[in-house]
Amino acid sequence: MAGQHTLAETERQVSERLAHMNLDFQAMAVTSNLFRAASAVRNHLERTVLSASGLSWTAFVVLWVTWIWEPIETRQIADEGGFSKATLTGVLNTLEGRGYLTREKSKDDGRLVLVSLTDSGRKLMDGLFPEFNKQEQKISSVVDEKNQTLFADMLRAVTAFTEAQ
Amino acid sequence: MAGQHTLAETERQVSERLAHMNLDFQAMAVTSNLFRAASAVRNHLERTVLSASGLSWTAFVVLWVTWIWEPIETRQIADEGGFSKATLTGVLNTLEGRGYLTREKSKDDGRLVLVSLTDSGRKLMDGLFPEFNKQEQKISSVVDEKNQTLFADMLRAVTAFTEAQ
DNA sequence: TCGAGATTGTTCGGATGCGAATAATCTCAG
DNA sequence: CTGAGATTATTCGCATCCGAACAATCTCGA
Repeated sequence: MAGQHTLAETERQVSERLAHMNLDFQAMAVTSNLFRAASAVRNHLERTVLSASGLSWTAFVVLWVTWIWEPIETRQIADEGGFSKATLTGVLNTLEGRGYLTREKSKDDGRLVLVSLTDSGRKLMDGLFPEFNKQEQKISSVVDEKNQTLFADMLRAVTAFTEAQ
Repeated sequence: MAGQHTLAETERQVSERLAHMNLDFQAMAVTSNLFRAASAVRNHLERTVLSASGLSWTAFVVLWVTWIWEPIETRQIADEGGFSKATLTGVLNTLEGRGYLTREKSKDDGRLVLVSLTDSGRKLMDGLFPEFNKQEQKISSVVDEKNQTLFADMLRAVTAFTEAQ
């Protein structure tokens, strides 16, 4: 709920406070709203969908990526999820401890570890993801149907460019 | 950087794997690309701009919000930054310990704490933010100049709607 | 005036989160 | 065949992160 200041008020204060600095305010609005949006959506989904299952955002991402690609190498989970291998190790410990997934050494390459969902983990995602998607749909609906593709395309472009840097 | 799978490959695998579930894939693309973009941009800015000063993303956000609004109440910092009060307390301890800001009890309301930058903190932001904004500009430039406003508007709409839920 | 209820920042416990160091494993030129 | 270099998951230390419980402070109706 953006506290006492609306988004517009904040941006006005910013341009007033930094008027002398010759900055690109357009670019500033793009990135800062990108983070506000991501953070707001994440918090909302955590509260409305994930908290009931005791899942953190990252834990859910790990389960989701595994659900889509299993069996999957851990390095790829970290890659798809956008966090470090070190972080992943901890989250995998948590999720393995709760019985949602299993780790297994690769036969082809002894350095790799393959992750798969357990029946319990698969059942969890089968029940959870439709709920999750309903919220995604609600949120996306604030953008015109015909603009949603453009919206996703712009986000994809930002990702691709930034990761290539 | 997106690992072995391109964004397109990932989305194809997703729709194949979940084809039977009657989901809104358009909405899924919007939110998942929102997080990918935010995560990619954040990681990039941390590496290219923030790491040299030993600042975490959150620490930078705290300094930035304080820079714009000082003196500012802690609850507002947490609100603008999108994290909890508990998190903020820890980050404020870190930044206060490094001499970038100060805490001061409000005279009007004994429950409140007001945060201001020190000269050192202000100097840090004066030097850091133009650098930060240059990167923002680079990243935003992947979207057509004329579409940037629309882009920011859509992100704002997502934020406003989600926080109102 | 006063006290029940609301609000605020901190503390606490536990789960992320990361960079750097490490051990295990693989690759491939010589 | 072999060993130097590359790659991988884990470990380590430390800094976020959060929800819940807490103490201090404020509000406002009776």
